[in-house]
Amino acid sequence: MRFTEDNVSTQNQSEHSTEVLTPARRRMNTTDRKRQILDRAIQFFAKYGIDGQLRNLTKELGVTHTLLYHYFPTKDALIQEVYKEVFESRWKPEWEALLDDPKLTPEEKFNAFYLDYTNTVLTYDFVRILIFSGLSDHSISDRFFELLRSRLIPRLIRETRKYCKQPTEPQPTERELEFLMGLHGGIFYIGMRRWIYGQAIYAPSIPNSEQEIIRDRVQSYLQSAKNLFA
Amino acid sequence: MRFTEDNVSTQNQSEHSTEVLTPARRRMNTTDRKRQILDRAIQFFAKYGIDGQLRNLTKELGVTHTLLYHYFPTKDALIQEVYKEVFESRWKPEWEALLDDPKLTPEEKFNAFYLDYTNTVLTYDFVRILIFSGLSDHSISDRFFELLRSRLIPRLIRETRKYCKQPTEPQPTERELEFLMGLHGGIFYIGMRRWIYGQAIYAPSIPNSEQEIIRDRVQSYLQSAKNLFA
DNA sequence: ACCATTATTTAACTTTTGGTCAATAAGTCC
DNA sequence: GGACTTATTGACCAAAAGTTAAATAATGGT
Repeated sequence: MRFTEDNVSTQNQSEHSTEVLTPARRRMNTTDRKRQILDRAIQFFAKYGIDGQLRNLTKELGVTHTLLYHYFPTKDALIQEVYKEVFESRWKPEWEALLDDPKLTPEEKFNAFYLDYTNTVLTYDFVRILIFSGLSDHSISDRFFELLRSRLIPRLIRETRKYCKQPTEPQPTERELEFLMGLHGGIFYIGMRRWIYGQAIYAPSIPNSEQEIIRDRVQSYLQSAKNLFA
Repeated sequence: MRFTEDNVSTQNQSEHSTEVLTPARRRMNTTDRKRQILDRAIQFFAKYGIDGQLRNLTKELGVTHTLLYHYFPTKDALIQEVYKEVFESRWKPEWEALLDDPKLTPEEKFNAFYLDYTNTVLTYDFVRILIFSGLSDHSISDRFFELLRSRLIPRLIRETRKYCKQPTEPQPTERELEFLMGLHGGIFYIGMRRWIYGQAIYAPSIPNSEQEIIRDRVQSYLQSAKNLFA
């Protein structure tokens, strides 16, 4: 007996797949299916949290929930892969190169970095999964912030000092770090409002508003740093 | 306080067959017990999220989970009371009076307000429950931000303009609002780092560090507002 | 066209968990 | 001490949700 899974609606089979979705029980090759499950799981867990139920997840995919166990040994293993995927796919090594680029001024670096950071990191999936992780086991949030702390913050501090015409001392002071976290947190809060609290950003009507918002804040940060630390 | 809430005895020692002991089954009067349950539920749901299990919650209290149903009709009702309690106990009407005080300068108001806001709102229970709510049904986060939007933000904008020696126009511009949200979000991020990501704040060794952190940021905000908007 | 492989489903098991209810006993009042 | 109220418990239920194993059928190779 073949049912016609009418879960047509569930999915815009975005896959390249040429076949018109027809009968039941289409077989996908392992890698494609696994990819598909993982992608959907990211959206799913971002929306419902890691307590979301597998049966609901697979319903969105148009398969039975037991199929998951063909690709992942356990729910927790799936979640760990979701974490890993989200985490690794969003961190851009280019950021470090950007911040090291000798042809850019500190202000240009800050603006370019935070604009790209906003577009890359402050997405629905990433912000929510990062926070779900932070609320429970910290499994990505710790790794993410470790990268932030070791790769980005030292560079941002260095550029701040350069802007302030200050010597690049060995260690950043706590005051400097905390002041930088003010900027950083203010920007992350954009994602919070949008994806956690469901608020629209305050400047929806202005074109390129994101860019201008960041520019204002970066300029404020650098200028004030000069006043505070120079 | 007639009864000590120390219920450790009820748990571990019940197995020790030495003597009868187990003061088992102490009765509390309704209001005290309800208060006790609610207080514990706040901590509990803040820690584990609203998916935390009632049996675990009541185990912490040293009672069976069915006792909950003597005080709350359903789990959801309990959660709603937790929300209400947390929400209503943290919002301070005095903030509005503070920001309206004619004897204070804008800078003093910002500093005093955000220092108190930090100590009142940026607590473990509140931050986490606010975010749990935001991630799921928005039931407190919406209410909380509505208060913020209607009661506080207009006053903060007004004080910003006063500081900038600008006329108090009818409507704040989106740019002004967004710039203020930069400050606000940066401060909220202190609570995020602390209670969601489990990070220590960057300035733990400095006494009154919180106050100084806020002072730096407020001064930066106001000074930059003058540059941007005046 | 057949066969072997394996993606997928069906059925079933187990544990968890919110919830009900009758029975028990701690406190109070006389 | 006895009766009465009711806070508290223990046994139990049903649905939810993770997991397993066997049966089914789509696909590719020959």
